[in-house]
Amino acid sequence: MLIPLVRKLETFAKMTAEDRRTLEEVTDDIREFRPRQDIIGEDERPDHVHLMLKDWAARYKILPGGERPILGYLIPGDLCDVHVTLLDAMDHSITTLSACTIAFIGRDRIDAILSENGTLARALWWSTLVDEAILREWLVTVGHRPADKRLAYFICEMLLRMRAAGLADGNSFDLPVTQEEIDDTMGLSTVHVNRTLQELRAQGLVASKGRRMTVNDLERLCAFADFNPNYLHQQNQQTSQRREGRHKTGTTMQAGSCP
Amino acid sequence: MLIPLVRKLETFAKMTAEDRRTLEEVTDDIREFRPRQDIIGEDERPDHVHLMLKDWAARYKILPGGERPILGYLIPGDLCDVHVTLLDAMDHSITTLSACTIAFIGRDRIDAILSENGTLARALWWSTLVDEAILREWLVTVGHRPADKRLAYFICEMLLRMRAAGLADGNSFDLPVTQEEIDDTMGLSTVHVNRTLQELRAQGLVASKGRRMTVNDLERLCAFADFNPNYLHQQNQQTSQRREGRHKTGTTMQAGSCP
DNA sequence: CGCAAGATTGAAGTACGTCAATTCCAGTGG
DNA sequence: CCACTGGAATTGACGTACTTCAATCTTGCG
Repeated sequence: MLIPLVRKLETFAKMTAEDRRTLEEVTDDIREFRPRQDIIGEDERPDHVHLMLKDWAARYKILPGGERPILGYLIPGDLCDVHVTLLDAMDHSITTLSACTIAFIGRDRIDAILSENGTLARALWWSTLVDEAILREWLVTVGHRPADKRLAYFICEMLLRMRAAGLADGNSFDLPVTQEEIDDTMGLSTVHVNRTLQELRAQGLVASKGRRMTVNDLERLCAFADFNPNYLHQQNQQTSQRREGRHKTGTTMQAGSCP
Repeated sequence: MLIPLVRKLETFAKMTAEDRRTLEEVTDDIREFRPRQDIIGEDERPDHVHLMLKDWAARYKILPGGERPILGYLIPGDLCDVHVTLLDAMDHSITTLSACTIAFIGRDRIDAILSENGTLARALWWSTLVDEAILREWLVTVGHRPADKRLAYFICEMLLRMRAAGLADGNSFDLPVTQEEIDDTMGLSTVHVNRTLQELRAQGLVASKGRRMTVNDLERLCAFADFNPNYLHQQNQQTSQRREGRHKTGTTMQAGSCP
Protein backbone atom coordinates (compact mmCIF):
# COMPACT_ATOMS: atom_id res chain seq x y z
CA MET A 1 0.00 0.00 0.00
CA LEU A 2 2.80 2.41 0.86
CA ILE A 3 4.94 1.69 -2.16
CA PRO A 4 3.91 4.85 -4.06
CA LEU A 5 4.75 7.10 -1.12
CA VAL A 6 8.05 5.38 -0.46
CA ARG A 7 8.99 5.46 -4.14
CA LYS A 8 8.15 9.13 -4.29
CA LEU A 9 10.13 10.04 -1.18
CA GLU A 10 13.07 7.99 -2.42
CA THR A 11 13.25 10.42 -5.30
CA PHE A 12 14.51 12.78 -2.65
CA ALA A 13 16.40 10.58 -0.19
CA LYS A 14 17.01 6.93 0.55
CA MET A 15 14.52 5.53 3.06
CA THR A 16 15.78 3.11 5.67
CA ALA A 17 13.79 0.09 6.82
CA GLU A 18 12.96 2.01 9.97
CA ASP A 19 11.63 4.98 8.01
CA ARG A 20 9.35 2.59 6.17
CA ARG A 21 8.20 1.07 9.41
CA THR A 22 7.42 4.51 10.79
CA LEU A 23 5.29 5.26 7.78
CA GLU A 24 3.50 1.94 8.06
CA GLU A 25 2.73 2.39 11.73
CA VAL A 26 1.22 5.75 11.13
CA THR A 27 -1.13 4.65 8.37
CA ASP A 28 -3.44 2.41 10.33
CA ASP A 29 -6.62 4.44 9.86
CA ILE A 30 -7.50 3.48 6.30
CA ARG A 31 -10.84 4.46 4.78
CA GLU A 32 -12.66 3.73 1.56
CA PHE A 33 -14.41 6.44 -0.43
CA ARG A 34 -17.01 6.26 -3.17
CA PRO A 35 -16.46 8.03 -6.49
CA ARG A 36 -17.10 11.77 -6.30
CA GLN A 37 -17.35 11.85 -2.56
CA ASP A 38 -15.94 14.82 -0.70
CA ILE A 39 -12.96 13.95 1.47
CA ILE A 40 -12.91 17.35 3.09
CA GLY A 41 -14.88 20.50 2.35
CA GLU A 42 -14.06 24.19 2.23
CA ASP A 43 -14.26 25.90 5.63
CA GLU A 44 -13.72 22.66 7.52
CA ARG A 45 -10.90 22.49 9.98
CA PRO A 46 -9.10 19.19 9.62
CA ASP A 47 -7.30 17.58 12.53
CA HIS A 48 -5.54 15.08 10.35
CA VAL A 49 -3.69 14.76 7.09
CA HIS A 50 -4.75 12.54 4.18
CA LEU A 51 -2.51 10.11 2.38
CA MET A 52 -3.73 8.81 -0.97
CA LEU A 53 -3.32 5.06 -1.25
CA LYS A 54 -5.40 4.10 -4.27
CA ASP A 55 -6.85 6.07 -7.19
CA TRP A 56 -7.19 9.80 -7.71
CA ALA A 57 -8.66 12.76 -5.87
CA ALA A 58 -8.85 16.42 -6.83
CA ARG A 59 -8.71 19.78 -5.07
CA TYR A 60 -11.39 22.18 -6.19
CA LYS A 61 -13.26 25.35 -5.36
CA ILE A 62 -16.81 26.33 -6.24
CA LEU A 63 -17.30 29.72 -7.88
CA PRO A 64 -20.46 31.81 -7.45
CA GLY A 65 -21.36 31.12 -11.08
CA GLY A 66 -21.36 27.39 -10.38
CA GLU A 67 -18.06 26.68 -12.07
CA ARG A 68 -15.80 24.22 -10.31
CA PRO A 69 -12.12 24.90 -11.01
CA ILE A 70 -9.86 21.96 -10.23
CA LEU A 71 -6.62 23.04 -8.55
CA GLY A 72 -4.66 19.85 -8.46
CA TYR A 73 -4.77 16.10 -8.55
CA LEU A 74 -3.81 13.80 -5.73
CA ILE A 75 -2.49 10.42 -6.83
CA PRO A 76 -1.35 7.48 -4.72
CA GLY A 77 1.58 8.48 -2.57
CA ASP A 78 0.45 12.09 -2.35
CA LEU A 79 0.16 13.44 1.13
CA CYS A 80 -2.18 16.34 1.33
CA ASP A 81 -0.97 19.45 3.14
CA VAL A 82 1.38 18.13 5.79
CA HIS A 83 0.67 21.26 7.81
CA VAL A 84 -3.01 22.06 7.12
CA THR A 85 -3.70 21.88 10.79
CA LEU A 86 -1.94 25.23 11.14
CA LEU A 87 -4.65 26.97 9.14
CA ASP A 88 -7.90 28.25 10.51
CA ALA A 89 -9.92 26.41 7.89
CA MET A 90 -9.66 24.83 4.45
CA ASP A 91 -9.86 27.34 1.63
CA HIS A 92 -10.84 24.65 -0.87
CA SER A 93 -12.38 21.19 -0.97
CA ILE A 94 -11.03 17.80 -1.93
CA THR A 95 -13.11 15.14 -3.63
CA THR A 96 -12.47 11.67 -4.94
CA LEU A 97 -12.71 11.07 -8.66
CA SER A 98 -13.02 7.30 -8.64
CA ALA A 99 -13.40 4.93 -5.67
CA CYS A 100 -10.43 5.70 -3.44
CA THR A 101 -8.51 4.30 -0.51
CA ILE A 102 -7.15 6.95 1.80
CA ALA A 103 -5.23 6.89 5.07
CA PHE A 104 -6.08 9.44 7.75
CA ILE A 105 -3.11 10.46 9.84
CA GLY A 106 -3.67 12.41 13.04
CA ARG A 107 -1.88 15.73 13.33
CA ASP A 108 -0.01 14.64 16.46
CA ARG A 109 1.45 11.65 14.64
CA ILE A 110 2.59 13.84 11.73
CA ASP A 111 4.09 16.32 14.16
CA ALA A 112 5.88 13.50 15.92
CA ILE A 113 7.46 12.32 12.68
CA LEU A 114 8.47 15.85 11.79
CA SER A 115 10.22 16.40 15.08
CA GLU A 116 11.72 12.95 15.57
CA ASN A 117 12.82 11.69 12.19
CA GLY A 118 15.07 14.09 10.33
CA THR A 119 15.18 12.15 7.07
CA LEU A 120 11.42 11.73 6.87
CA ALA A 121 10.80 15.30 7.93
CA ARG A 122 13.03 16.59 5.17
CA ALA A 123 11.48 14.25 2.62
CA LEU A 124 7.98 15.39 3.57
CA TRP A 125 8.98 19.05 3.34
CA TRP A 126 10.56 18.36 0.03
CA SER A 127 7.28 16.90 -1.22
CA THR A 128 5.35 20.00 -0.15
CA LEU A 129 7.83 22.15 -2.07
CA VAL A 130 7.26 20.00 -5.13
CA ASP A 131 3.49 20.41 -4.70
CA GLU A 132 3.98 24.15 -4.73
CA ALA A 133 6.21 23.96 -7.79
CA ILE A 134 3.50 21.99 -9.57
CA LEU A 135 1.02 24.69 -8.72
CA ARG A 136 3.31 27.33 -10.21
CA GLU A 137 3.73 25.36 -13.37
CA TRP A 138 -0.04 24.93 -13.70
CA LEU A 139 -0.37 28.67 -13.38
CA VAL A 140 2.03 29.12 -16.27
CA THR A 141 0.27 26.53 -18.36
CA VAL A 142 -3.27 27.66 -17.71
CA GLY A 143 -2.46 31.33 -18.05
CA HIS A 144 0.00 31.40 -20.88
CA ARG A 145 -0.23 28.40 -23.15
CA PRO A 146 -2.73 27.61 -25.92
CA ALA A 147 -5.22 24.77 -25.50
CA ASP A 148 -3.25 22.08 -27.33
CA LYS A 149 -0.11 22.69 -25.28
CA ARG A 150 -2.14 22.79 -22.07
CA LEU A 151 -3.45 19.32 -22.67
CA ALA A 152 -0.10 18.00 -23.79
CA TYR A 153 1.49 19.47 -20.70
CA PHE A 154 -1.09 17.95 -18.43
CA ILE A 155 -0.56 14.51 -19.92
CA CYS A 156 3.22 14.79 -19.63
CA GLU A 157 3.03 15.80 -16.00
CA MET A 158 0.61 13.11 -14.96
CA LEU A 159 2.63 10.44 -16.75
CA LEU A 160 5.83 11.47 -14.98
CA ARG A 161 4.10 11.69 -11.61
CA MET A 162 2.48 8.31 -12.08
CA ARG A 163 5.86 6.89 -13.05
CA ALA A 164 7.48 8.35 -9.96
CA ALA A 165 4.79 6.59 -7.93
CA GLY A 166 5.48 3.34 -9.77
CA LEU A 167 2.00 3.36 -11.28
CA ALA A 168 2.71 3.85 -14.96
CA ASP A 169 3.18 0.95 -17.29
CA GLY A 170 5.88 2.30 -19.55
CA ASN A 171 4.18 5.09 -21.42
CA SER A 172 0.60 4.49 -20.37
CA PHE A 173 -1.34 5.05 -17.20
CA ASP A 174 -4.88 5.15 -15.83
CA LEU A 175 -6.41 8.59 -16.10
CA PRO A 176 -9.68 8.41 -14.15
CA VAL A 177 -10.80 11.82 -15.29
CA THR A 178 -13.60 12.86 -17.63
CA GLN A 179 -13.19 15.49 -20.33
CA GLU A 180 -15.40 17.75 -18.27
CA GLU A 181 -12.95 17.48 -15.38
CA ILE A 182 -10.07 18.26 -17.71
CA ASP A 183 -11.75 21.47 -18.76
CA ASP A 184 -12.39 22.43 -15.13
CA THR A 185 -8.66 21.89 -14.71
CA MET A 186 -7.31 23.69 -17.72
CA GLY A 187 -9.85 26.49 -17.98
CA LEU A 188 -11.32 25.40 -21.30
CA SER A 189 -14.75 24.32 -22.47
CA THR A 190 -15.67 20.65 -22.80
CA VAL A 191 -16.13 21.03 -26.51
CA HIS A 192 -12.72 22.55 -26.97
CA VAL A 193 -11.02 19.92 -24.82
CA ASN A 194 -12.63 17.26 -26.93
CA ARG A 195 -11.54 18.74 -30.23
CA THR A 196 -8.05 19.46 -28.97
CA LEU A 197 -7.63 15.90 -27.71
CA GLN A 198 -8.67 14.63 -31.09
CA GLU A 199 -5.99 16.78 -32.61
CA LEU A 200 -3.32 15.34 -30.31
CA ARG A 201 -4.50 11.87 -31.29
CA ALA A 202 -4.50 12.75 -34.97
CA GLN A 203 -0.90 13.93 -34.67
CA GLY A 204 -0.04 10.56 -33.18
CA LEU A 205 1.12 12.08 -29.90
CA VAL A 206 -1.27 10.20 -27.64
CA ALA A 207 -3.79 7.41 -27.76
CA SER A 208 -6.52 6.70 -25.27
CA LYS A 209 -9.09 4.04 -24.90
CA GLY A 210 -11.45 4.26 -21.97
CA ARG A 211 -9.59 5.55 -18.94
CA ARG A 212 -6.24 4.41 -20.26
CA MET A 213 -3.97 7.14 -21.58
CA THR A 214 -1.00 6.14 -23.70
CA VAL A 215 1.74 8.48 -24.81
CA ASN A 216 3.05 7.28 -28.14
CA ASP A 217 6.14 9.41 -28.24
CA LEU A 218 6.97 11.15 -24.98
CA GLU A 219 9.89 13.01 -26.43
CA ARG A 220 7.75 14.55 -29.15
CA LEU A 221 4.95 15.28 -26.70
CA CYS A 222 7.36 17.06 -24.33
CA ALA A 223 8.81 19.08 -27.17
CA PHE A 224 5.36 19.99 -28.40
CA ALA A 225 4.26 21.13 -24.94
CA ASP A 226 7.53 22.90 -24.09
CA PHE A 227 7.51 20.58 -21.13
CA ASN A 228 10.50 21.00 -18.88
CA PRO A 229 10.30 18.52 -16.01
CA ASN A 230 12.74 20.33 -13.74
CA TYR A 231 9.85 21.65 -11.65
CA LEU A 232 8.98 18.12 -10.54
CA HIS A 233 12.43 17.93 -8.95
CA GLN A 234 12.78 14.26 -9.78
CA GLN A 235 16.52 14.55 -10.22
CA ASN A 236 17.19 11.15 -8.66
CA GLN A 237 14.43 9.49 -10.60
CA GLN A 238 16.70 7.97 -13.22
CA THR A 239 19.00 6.36 -10.74
CA SER A 240 16.19 5.15 -8.54
CA GLN A 241 14.49 3.61 -11.55
CA ARG A 242 17.69 1.97 -12.58
CA ARG A 243 18.35 0.69 -9.09
CA GLU A 244 14.94 -0.81 -8.68
CA GLY A 245 14.68 -1.97 -12.26
CA ARG A 246 10.99 -1.17 -12.42
CA HIS A 247 10.55 -0.51 -16.09
CA LYS A 248 10.14 -3.26 -18.59
CA THR A 249 10.30 -1.08 -21.65
CA GLY A 250 13.54 0.57 -22.59
CA THR A 251 12.08 3.98 -23.30
CA THR A 252 14.73 6.55 -23.98
CA MET A 253 12.64 9.20 -22.30
CA GLN A 254 13.15 9.57 -18.58
CA ALA A 255 12.25 12.29 -16.17
CA GLY A 256 14.97 14.85 -16.23
CA SER A 257 15.95 14.31 -19.80
CA CYS A 258 13.19 16.08 -21.66
CA PRO A 259 14.59 18.39 -24.32
CA MET B 1 12.56 47.48 8.81
CA LEU B 2 11.01 44.32 10.20
CA ILE B 3 7.61 45.79 10.90
CA PRO B 4 5.94 44.27 7.83
CA LEU B 5 7.17 40.78 8.68
CA VAL B 6 6.19 41.08 12.31
CA ARG B 7 2.78 42.50 11.43
CA LYS B 8 2.22 39.69 9.01
CA LEU B 9 3.24 36.96 11.41
CA GLU B 10 1.10 38.53 14.12
CA THR B 11 -1.84 37.78 11.90
CA PHE B 12 -1.12 34.22 12.89
CA ALA B 13 0.24 34.44 16.43
CA LYS B 14 1.39 37.03 18.93
CA MET B 15 5.13 37.66 18.75
CA THR B 16 7.04 38.14 21.97
CA ALA B 17 9.84 40.66 22.34
CA GLU B 18 12.26 37.76 22.14
CA ASP B 19 10.77 36.54 18.88
CA ARG B 20 11.27 39.99 17.46
CA ARG B 21 14.84 40.04 18.66
CA THR B 22 15.48 36.67 17.04
CA LEU B 23 14.20 38.01 13.75
CA GLU B 24 16.32 41.12 14.04
CA GLU B 25 19.48 39.22 14.80
CA VAL B 26 19.03 37.05 11.81
CA THR B 27 18.54 39.88 9.34
CA ASP B 28 21.97 41.44 9.44
CA ASP B 29 22.93 40.77 5.83
CA ILE B 30 20.93 43.47 4.07
CA ARG B 31 21.43 44.19 0.39
CA GLU B 32 20.18 46.79 -2.05
CA PHE B 33 18.96 45.88 -5.52
CA ARG B 34 18.40 47.98 -8.61
CA PRO B 35 15.07 47.88 -10.44
CA ARG B 36 14.65 44.79 -12.62
CA GLN B 37 17.63 43.06 -11.26
CA ASP B 38 17.52 39.30 -10.76
CA ILE B 39 17.69 38.26 -7.13
CA ILE B 40 18.05 34.62 -8.00
CA GLY B 41 17.83 32.81 -11.29
CA GLU B 42 16.32 29.55 -12.47
CA ASP B 43 18.63 26.53 -11.99
CA GLU B 44 20.59 28.26 -9.26
CA ARG B 45 20.93 26.52 -5.94
CA PRO B 46 20.44 29.04 -3.16
CA ASP B 47 22.07 28.58 0.23
CA HIS B 48 19.99 31.27 1.86
CA VAL B 49 16.46 32.59 2.07
CA HIS B 50 15.39 36.10 1.05
CA LEU B 51 13.30 38.44 3.13
CA MET B 52 11.75 41.41 1.37
CA LEU B 53 12.24 44.61 3.34
CA LYS B 54 11.35 47.36 0.89
CA ASP B 55 9.44 47.45 -2.40
CA TRP B 56 8.32 44.62 -4.63
CA ALA B 57 9.82 41.63 -6.38
CA ALA B 58 8.26 39.03 -8.65
CA ARG B 59 8.68 35.35 -9.37
CA TYR B 60 8.77 34.51 -13.05
CA LYS B 61 9.69 31.93 -15.63
CA ILE B 62 10.82 32.40 -19.21
CA LEU B 63 8.99 30.42 -21.88
CA PRO B 64 10.63 29.26 -25.12
CA GLY B 65 8.51 31.77 -27.04
CA GLY B 66 9.99 34.61 -24.99
CA GLU B 67 6.94 35.15 -22.83
CA ARG B 68 7.63 35.84 -19.18
CA PRO B 69 4.78 34.65 -16.96
CA ILE B 70 4.81 36.19 -13.49
CA LEU B 71 3.95 33.67 -10.78
CA GLY B 72 3.68 35.82 -7.72
CA TYR B 73 4.63 39.08 -6.08
CA LEU B 74 6.84 39.45 -3.05
CA ILE B 75 6.10 42.48 -0.92
CA PRO B 76 7.81 43.69 2.25
CA GLY B 77 7.53 41.09 4.96
CA ASP B 78 7.43 38.23 2.49
CA LEU B 79 9.95 35.52 3.11
CA CYS B 80 10.72 33.57 0.02
CA ASP B 81 10.63 29.80 0.27
CA VAL B 82 11.66 29.06 3.81
CA HIS B 83 12.86 25.66 2.67
CA VAL B 84 14.25 26.23 -0.84
CA THR B 85 17.53 24.84 0.25
CA LEU B 86 15.92 21.40 0.20
CA LEU B 87 15.51 21.55 -3.56
CA ASP B 88 18.13 20.65 -6.10
CA ALA B 89 17.73 23.95 -7.92
CA MET B 90 15.32 26.83 -8.43
CA ASP B 91 12.61 26.07 -10.96
CA HIS B 92 11.94 29.79 -11.52
CA SER B 93 13.63 33.15 -11.11
CA ILE B 94 12.97 36.13 -8.89
CA THR B 95 13.53 39.70 -9.99
CA THR B 96 13.03 43.08 -8.40
CA LEU B 97 10.44 45.40 -9.90
CA SER B 98 11.59 48.65 -8.36
CA ALA B 99 14.70 49.36 -6.28
CA CYS B 100 14.51 46.91 -3.37
CA THR B 101 16.02 46.23 0.00
CA ILE B 102 16.36 42.55 0.79
CA ALA B 103 17.79 40.58 3.70
CA PHE B 104 19.71 37.38 2.98
CA ILE B 105 19.36 34.78 5.70
CA GLY B 106 21.66 31.78 5.70
CA ARG B 107 20.00 28.37 5.66
CA ASP B 108 21.62 27.36 8.93
CA ARG B 109 20.11 30.35 10.70
CA ILE B 110 16.65 29.58 9.32
CA ASP B 111 17.04 25.96 10.33
CA ALA B 112 18.07 27.06 13.80
CA ILE B 113 14.95 29.18 14.20
CA LEU B 114 12.77 26.36 12.94
CA SER B 115 14.18 23.90 15.44
CA GLU B 116 14.55 26.20 18.43
CA ASN B 117 11.61 28.56 18.42
CA GLY B 118 8.25 26.85 18.22
CA THR B 119 6.17 29.99 17.83
CA LEU B 120 8.28 31.39 15.05
CA ALA B 121 8.56 28.04 13.34
CA ARG B 122 4.80 27.68 13.30
CA ALA B 123 4.33 31.24 12.10
CA LEU B 124 6.80 30.73 9.27
CA TRP B 125 5.11 27.50 8.21
CA TRP B 126 1.79 29.25 8.35
CA SER B 127 3.12 31.90 5.98
CA THR B 128 4.28 29.27 3.49
CA LEU B 129 0.81 27.72 3.57
CA VAL B 130 -0.68 31.12 2.84
CA ASP B 131 1.72 31.53 -0.09
CA GLU B 132 0.47 28.25 -1.47
CA ALA B 133 -3.14 29.28 -0.97
CA ILE B 134 -2.45 32.48 -2.90
CA LEU B 135 -1.03 30.43 -5.72
CA ARG B 136 -4.19 28.31 -5.81
CA GLU B 137 -6.37 31.36 -5.93
CA TRP B 138 -4.34 32.82 -8.77
CA LEU B 139 -4.83 29.59 -10.64
CA VAL B 140 -8.59 29.95 -10.23
CA THR B 141 -8.52 33.57 -11.27
CA VAL B 142 -6.25 33.22 -14.27
CA GLY B 143 -7.90 30.05 -15.49
CA HIS B 144 -11.55 30.70 -14.85
CA ARG B 145 -12.42 34.37 -14.59
CA PRO B 146 -12.90 36.97 -17.33
CA ALA B 147 -10.41 39.80 -17.74
CA ASP B 148 -12.28 42.43 -15.72
CA LYS B 149 -12.67 40.16 -12.70
CA ARG B 150 -9.06 39.07 -12.96
CA LEU B 151 -7.86 42.63 -12.60
CA ALA B 152 -10.35 43.43 -9.87
CA TYR B 153 -9.25 40.32 -8.00
CA PHE B 154 -5.61 41.21 -8.33
CA ILE B 155 -6.19 44.68 -6.93
CA CYS B 156 -8.24 43.35 -4.01
CA GLU B 157 -5.58 40.84 -3.08
CA MET B 158 -2.69 43.24 -3.26
CA LEU B 159 -4.56 45.83 -1.20
CA LEU B 160 -5.30 43.32 1.54
CA ARG B 161 -1.76 41.99 1.54
CA MET B 162 -0.32 45.49 1.68
CA ARG B 163 -2.67 46.27 4.54
CA ALA B 164 -1.58 43.18 6.42
CA ALA B 165 1.99 44.40 6.04
CA GLY B 166 0.98 47.84 7.29
CA LEU B 167 1.83 49.41 3.96
CA ALA B 168 -1.55 50.53 2.70
CA ASP B 169 -2.88 53.97 3.43
CA GLY B 170 -6.54 53.19 3.93
CA ASN B 171 -7.71 52.14 0.50
CA SER B 172 -4.67 53.06 -1.52
CA PHE B 173 -1.24 51.60 -1.94
CA ASP B 174 1.84 51.78 -4.15
CA LEU B 175 1.65 49.38 -7.05
CA PRO B 176 5.10 49.45 -8.66
CA VAL B 177 4.01 47.38 -11.62
CA THR B 178 3.56 48.31 -15.28
CA GLN B 179 0.58 47.25 -17.33
CA GLU B 180 2.87 44.95 -19.24
CA GLU B 181 3.75 43.19 -15.99
CA ILE B 182 0.08 42.89 -15.13
CA ASP B 183 -0.57 41.10 -18.38
CA ASP B 184 2.36 38.75 -17.77
CA THR B 185 0.66 38.07 -14.45
CA MET B 186 -2.90 37.59 -15.54
CA GLY B 187 -2.34 36.00 -18.92
CA LEU B 188 -3.79 38.84 -20.97
CA SER B 189 -2.43 41.17 -23.63
CA THR B 190 -1.23 44.66 -22.75
CA VAL B 191 -3.94 46.19 -24.86
CA HIS B 192 -6.65 44.27 -23.12
CA VAL B 193 -5.30 45.06 -19.67
CA ASN B 194 -5.32 48.69 -20.57
CA ARG B 195 -8.89 48.72 -21.81
CA THR B 196 -10.12 46.63 -18.92
CA LEU B 197 -8.47 48.94 -16.39
CA GLN B 198 -10.17 51.86 -18.04
CA GLU B 199 -13.44 50.07 -17.61
CA LEU B 200 -12.84 49.56 -13.89
CA ARG B 201 -12.03 53.24 -13.59
CA ALA B 202 -15.10 54.22 -15.58
CA GLN B 203 -17.26 52.18 -13.24
CA GLY B 204 -15.75 54.10 -10.36
CA LEU B 205 -14.27 50.99 -8.76
CA VAL B 206 -10.66 52.12 -8.77
CA ALA B 207 -8.59 55.18 -9.47
CA SER B 208 -4.91 55.29 -10.19
CA LYS B 209 -2.44 58.03 -10.80
CA GLY B 210 1.13 57.04 -11.46
CA ARG B 211 2.07 54.08 -9.33
CA ARG B 212 -0.59 54.82 -6.74
CA MET B 213 -3.64 52.56 -6.83
CA THR B 214 -6.73 53.64 -4.98
CA VAL B 215 -9.77 51.49 -4.42
CA ASN B 216 -12.81 53.73 -4.27
CA ASP B 217 -15.24 51.19 -2.91
CA LEU B 218 -13.63 47.98 -1.69
CA GLU B 219 -16.92 46.34 -0.93
CA ARG B 220 -18.18 46.85 -4.47
CA LEU B 221 -14.85 45.81 -5.92
CA CYS B 222 -14.85 42.59 -3.88
CA ALA B 223 -18.41 41.84 -4.92
CA PHE B 224 -17.58 42.52 -8.55
CA ALA B 225 -14.56 40.23 -8.44
CA ASP B 226 -16.27 37.50 -6.38
CA PHE B 227 -13.37 38.08 -4.04
CA ASN B 228 -13.48 35.90 -0.96
CA PRO B 229 -10.50 36.69 1.25
CA ASN B 230 -10.61 33.49 3.26
CA TYR B 231 -7.66 32.11 1.28
CA LEU B 232 -5.40 34.80 2.75
CA HIS B 233 -6.11 33.32 6.18
CA GLN B 234 -6.02 36.73 7.84
CA GLN B 235 -8.63 35.73 10.39
CA ASN B 236 -6.95 37.68 13.17
CA GLN B 237 -6.43 40.71 11.01
CA GLN B 238 -9.37 42.66 12.34
CA THR B 239 -8.39 42.26 15.96
CA SER B 240 -4.76 42.99 15.29
CA GLN B 241 -5.73 46.13 13.40
CA ARG B 242 -7.98 47.19 16.19
CA ARG B 243 -5.35 46.47 18.79
CA GLU B 244 -2.70 48.45 17.03
CA GLY B 245 -5.02 51.14 15.81
CA ARG B 246 -3.25 51.45 12.50
CA HIS B 247 -6.00 52.69 10.26
CA LYS B 248 -7.05 56.26 10.15
CA THR B 249 -10.05 55.78 7.94
CA GLY B 250 -13.06 54.00 9.27
CA THR B 251 -13.60 51.81 6.26
CA THR B 252 -16.28 49.24 6.81
CA MET B 253 -14.34 46.82 4.69
CA GLN B 254 -11.89 44.66 6.56
CA ALA B 255 -10.16 41.45 5.63
CA GLY B 256 -12.46 38.62 6.49
CA SER B 257 -15.65 40.55 5.98
CA CYS B 258 -15.99 40.56 2.21
CA PRO B 259 -19.41 39.42 1.10
C1' DC C 1 14.05 70.35 -22.70
C1' DG C 2 14.26 66.01 -24.73
C1' DC C 3 14.22 61.06 -24.62
C1' DA C 4 12.63 56.54 -23.71
C1' DA C 5 9.35 53.82 -21.36
C1' DG C 6 4.88 53.33 -20.65
C1' DA C 7 -0.09 54.18 -21.61
C1' DT C 8 -3.65 54.61 -24.90
C1' DT C 9 -6.26 54.04 -29.24
C1' DG C 10 -8.13 51.87 -33.62
C1' DA C 11 -8.92 48.22 -36.78
C1' DA C 12 -8.90 43.57 -38.06
C1' DG C 13 -8.24 38.61 -37.00
C1' DT C 14 -8.77 34.24 -34.28
C1' DA C 15 -8.91 30.91 -30.62
C1' DC C 16 -12.01 29.71 -27.91
C1' DG C 17 -16.91 29.58 -25.88
C1' DT C 18 -21.97 28.54 -26.14
C1' DC C 19 -25.94 26.08 -27.57
C1' DA C 20 -28.04 22.10 -29.05
C1' DA C 21 -28.02 17.67 -31.08
C1' DT C 22 -26.42 13.17 -31.79
C1' DT C 23 -23.53 9.11 -31.04
C1' DC C 24 -20.98 6.09 -28.16
C1' DC C 25 -20.34 3.07 -24.38
C1' DA C 26 -20.12 0.83 -19.71
C1' DG C 27 -22.91 -0.97 -16.52
C1' DT C 28 -27.48 -3.04 -15.14
C1' DG C 29 -31.28 -5.85 -15.35
C1' DG C 30 -34.08 -9.13 -17.63
C1' DC D 1 -27.10 -12.81 -24.55
C1' DC D 2 -29.41 -8.72 -25.53
C1' DA D 3 -32.03 -4.67 -24.62
C1' DC D 4 -32.10 -0.52 -21.76
C1' DT D 5 -30.22 3.52 -19.64
C1' DG D 6 -27.67 7.46 -18.24
C1' DG D 7 -23.30 9.48 -18.38
C1' DA D 8 -19.66 10.71 -21.34
C1' DA D 9 -17.82 11.76 -25.93
C1' DT D 10 -18.47 13.86 -30.23
C1' DT D 11 -20.19 16.99 -33.87
C1' DG D 12 -21.94 21.33 -36.21
C1' DA D 13 -23.16 26.13 -36.38
C1' DC D 14 -22.57 30.40 -34.63
C1' DG D 15 -21.08 34.11 -31.39
C1' DT D 16 -17.49 36.81 -28.78
C1' DA D 17 -13.75 37.92 -25.65
C1' DC D 18 -9.69 38.25 -26.43
C1' DT D 19 -5.22 38.95 -29.46
C1' DT D 20 -2.20 41.17 -32.78
C1' DC D 21 -0.28 44.87 -35.23
C1' DA D 22 0.76 49.43 -35.65
C1' DA D 23 0.29 54.05 -34.46
C1' DT D 24 0.09 57.95 -31.37
C1' DC D 25 0.02 60.19 -27.07
C1' DT D 26 1.74 60.88 -22.25
C1' DT D 27 4.75 60.92 -18.51
C1' DG D 28 8.69 60.46 -15.55
C1' DC D 29 13.26 61.69 -15.40
C1' DG D 30 18.29 62.99 -16.46
